[in-house]
Amino acid sequence: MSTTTDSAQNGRGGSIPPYRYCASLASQIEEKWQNYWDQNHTFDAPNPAGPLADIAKLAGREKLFILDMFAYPSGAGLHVGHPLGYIATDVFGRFKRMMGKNVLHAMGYDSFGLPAEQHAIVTGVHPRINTESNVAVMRRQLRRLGLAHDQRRSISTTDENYYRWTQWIFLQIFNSWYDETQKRARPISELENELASGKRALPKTESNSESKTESNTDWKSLSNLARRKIIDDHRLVYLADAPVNWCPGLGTILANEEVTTDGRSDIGNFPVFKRNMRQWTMRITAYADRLLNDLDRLDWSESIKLMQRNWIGRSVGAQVRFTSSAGAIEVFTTRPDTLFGATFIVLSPEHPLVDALTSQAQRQAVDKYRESVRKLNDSERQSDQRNKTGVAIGGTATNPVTGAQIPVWIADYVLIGYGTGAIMAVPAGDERDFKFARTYNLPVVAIQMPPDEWFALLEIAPSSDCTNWSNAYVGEGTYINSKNPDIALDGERSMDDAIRLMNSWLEQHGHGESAITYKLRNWLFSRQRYWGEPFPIVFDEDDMPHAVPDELLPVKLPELMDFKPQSLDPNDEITDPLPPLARVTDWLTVTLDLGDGPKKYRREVNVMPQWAGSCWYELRYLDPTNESCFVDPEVERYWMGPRGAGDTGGVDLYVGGVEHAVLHLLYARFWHKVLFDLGHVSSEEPFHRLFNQGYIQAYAYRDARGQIVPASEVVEHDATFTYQGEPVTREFGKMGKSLKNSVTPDEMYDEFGADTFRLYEMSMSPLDASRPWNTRDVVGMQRFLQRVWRNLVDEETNELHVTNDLAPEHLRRALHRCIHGVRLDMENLRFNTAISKLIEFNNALTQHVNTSGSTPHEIALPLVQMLSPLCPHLAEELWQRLEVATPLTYTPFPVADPALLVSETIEIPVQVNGKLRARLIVSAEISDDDLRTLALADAKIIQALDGATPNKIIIVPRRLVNFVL
RNA sequence: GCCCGAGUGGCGGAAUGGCAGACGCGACGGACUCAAAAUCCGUUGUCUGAAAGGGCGUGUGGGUUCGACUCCCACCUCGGGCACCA
Repeated sequence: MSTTTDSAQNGRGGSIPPYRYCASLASQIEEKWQNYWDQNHTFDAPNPAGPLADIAKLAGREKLFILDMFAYPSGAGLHVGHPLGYIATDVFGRFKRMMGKNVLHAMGYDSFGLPAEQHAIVTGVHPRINTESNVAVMRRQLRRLGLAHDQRRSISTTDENYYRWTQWIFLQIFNSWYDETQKRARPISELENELASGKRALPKTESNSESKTESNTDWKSLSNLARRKIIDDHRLVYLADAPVNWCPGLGTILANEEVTTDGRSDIGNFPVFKRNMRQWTMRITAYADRLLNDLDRLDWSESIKLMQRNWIGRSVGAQVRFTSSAGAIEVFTTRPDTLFGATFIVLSPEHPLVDALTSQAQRQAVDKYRESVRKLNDSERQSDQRNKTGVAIGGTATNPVTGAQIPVWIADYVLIGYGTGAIMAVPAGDERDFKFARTYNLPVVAIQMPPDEWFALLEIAPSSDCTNWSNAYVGEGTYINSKNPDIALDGERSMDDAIRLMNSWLEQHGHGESAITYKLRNWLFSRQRYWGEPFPIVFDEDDMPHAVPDELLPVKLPELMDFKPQSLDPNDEITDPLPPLARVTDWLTVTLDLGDGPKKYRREVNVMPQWAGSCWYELRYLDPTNESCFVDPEVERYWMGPRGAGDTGGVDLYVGGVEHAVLHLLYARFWHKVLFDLGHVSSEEPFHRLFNQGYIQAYAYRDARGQIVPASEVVEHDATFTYQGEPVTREFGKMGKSLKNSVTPDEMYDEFGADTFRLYEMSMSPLDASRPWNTRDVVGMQRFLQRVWRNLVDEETNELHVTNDLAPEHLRRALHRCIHGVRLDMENLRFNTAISKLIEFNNALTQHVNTSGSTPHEIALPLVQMLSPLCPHLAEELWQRLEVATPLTYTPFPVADPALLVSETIEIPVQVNGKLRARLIVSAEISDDDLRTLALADAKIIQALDGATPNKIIIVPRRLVNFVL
């Protein structure tokens, strides 16, 4: 690639000093040190046990595990936005090595999954070939960046040695159940023992409820198949017939988290339909409370915690039973205190009791309504612009507190997937119910008297008769119309109190009980695709699933020439999915001996979702070559174990984008907790500290027709922009192919070198802020490094001009102020301000070099050390030239001399009425009295006071004086 | 609609109760050069003034304080998340 920098050098060789720090010299230096680091295994981190153990090297050092979010090896390679977080963790890791820490930092590749597979389909190249070459491209780009990774620990999720353990963890989950009393996962064999011994009563499940005498049924009398069904119903991963998100455009089902709010696929933006299918499902809801509560123990930003809390969506309330001719209708409500105001019931149109409760007269209307609802997709149905619709089904139910017969309706605003799929409608206390009641003229009974201000605001006369109300009243209020012979809520009482009273009444009378509901659904875990981990599951002649024995893992993904999913119309919601693996006839069946002699089994043909591999990769970094277990327990305890009582343990710093707030971060926490419960890891959480980096955005340009033009060819002149001479308009967006505004790291390496590129990315803004990329600005960091180079190396002769002369006092003080500030900034990930302090100091040094012709050794050494986390190649090169024996990577970071941080004189601002009027240079030890005297004697202050006597004099010792008139 | 986060020069940003605009880009002026590039030196919030100086200034309006970019209240704008969740 030809660049302006290069051509300038080539064309006018004589005018540029031969040893100036330019892109080509930077590249030479960078490649030299990258090779050196590789050959010397500079960044290998020793383990306390297992294959990577090196106990001597651990000696005395505290551990630090830093982690970047996995990258998808996409075909386009990296653009400059991708490495932002990687550079930040690298700078932090290098800094911490110099602070004496044993730092583990590695990078792997999330090479299974939909993005890689979609890309393979587009290019027509087999995903294995495709992902392998993509990984190779990424490895090269990242290596050129000079990241201090332990190369031995790099893994890909598609490695057989890796997904063997992904399958093994799946089987751990398969072979577990959640014990609600102990609040943890336990091996399924323990459940079997407890059921067999009678220690645990048989659950009331559908599989054994047909025998009405359930209390008399015991384990021994059940058939093998019936036992198996009970057991399978308890597994943490199980097969279930459930409404799933079917995406014909991708030929697969998707998890709730992979579907956007407008009912389309996160990947590919295809329509998604709800339909029932039998699918592998992970019981993540069993962990809802722990996933929620343990957020409080994590060092994450509040906004991410909030997003997880909202996603889990815990609601506290009561489950209430309304009797009806078709049996009890279970209802979930957060406001049991409003039960007296429940004037009708609304079922979801899909509710199982609808048929039984529909009267002959309403049959036709009900069928018609259900049909119209079925045709709507989720986004249409959930649009709150629509008026509430519904239809009475003819049946009634009994309100347990009033004894009244209330009508039952169906309406699409009640969702089958939340709570019980049925609500008690309290129109006086709920806005949605109110609108529905008004639309269909259903009775509205007040159960709380709203305050007068409420009526005033709505401009209606205060009245407990709801006829004139224009809204529901939601909030605290005096209870009215809320008593029967057994229970009375009427009068002044708090909502909490009323809920408590009602809940205990419901429990006493068998009408219900307090209950908790979650928005979080169980995790749909199978994908009807090719490029994923095969399930280590086979089915017997009864269609019962069995685990493939551990010693037969991995179940390898068969090679397949035609890896494409069944091609379907994106709007075809009818056809059943046929996974590609179902076409591999010789792989489909297998003869195994699972304990009762060799038998033929049928393999599971779905594959795992993209998220499986990233649910535990941080654990494999710890012990990547271990053949006997997924991670040695001692190794896990060393790197991730809790640091004290109450600590969750986990990765010390995890840096990545906010887009994984609910997907990856929730799934990975769930798997980690299962592994913790089963005793495989000592940490309760995978990621103790999470830091969300910002994004790099970029300008994009459109011509007069509205077409995007290549941003790299747009010319700026006096704030106007032209492309091939034609004016274009500028906009702002994500860097990428569609906006033709990508800039690649390779361009930066060629034009400036990796060190300049690293420095620019770190200097742009604080790490958590999104920032616009501007190639034009990069030169500032190159100039900085050129000045550093020139301060130490003669550009004409390549000789070091560092001497043993003592540094002048002011320069030494500036150095120590810089050290002090940079240490603090690095510690707090404030690399942008650390860089500005280094530039400031180097500018001071430049002044000194300009007059004296050389840099004092006592300045050169710490300057190079401070630079080394940020621009390690340049620092290594200068360090070598300074002939220091200790390796730079492990040389302690400079420490500021406190004596040099306090100066003998200080500048004090003097204000009159809070406005700055003068500055005084005074002794640092000045007393308040002397300060006041000096300030009052200052000519500018005398002028500003204009003869007036201050009413008050504020003196902040050694900081400021303020005269108040 | 609800919940978060953010608004500072031409641009990216710094300052978290005490000198607003550090540092970088750009722009302008100068040195070097036949010239240009690169590099180096200087100026650069805005209005006013010949200058010294002065007025104004951190989205808007109010408040607390001797003193507010910083804390409190209300509003506006932008970005993000959730969205009939019972």
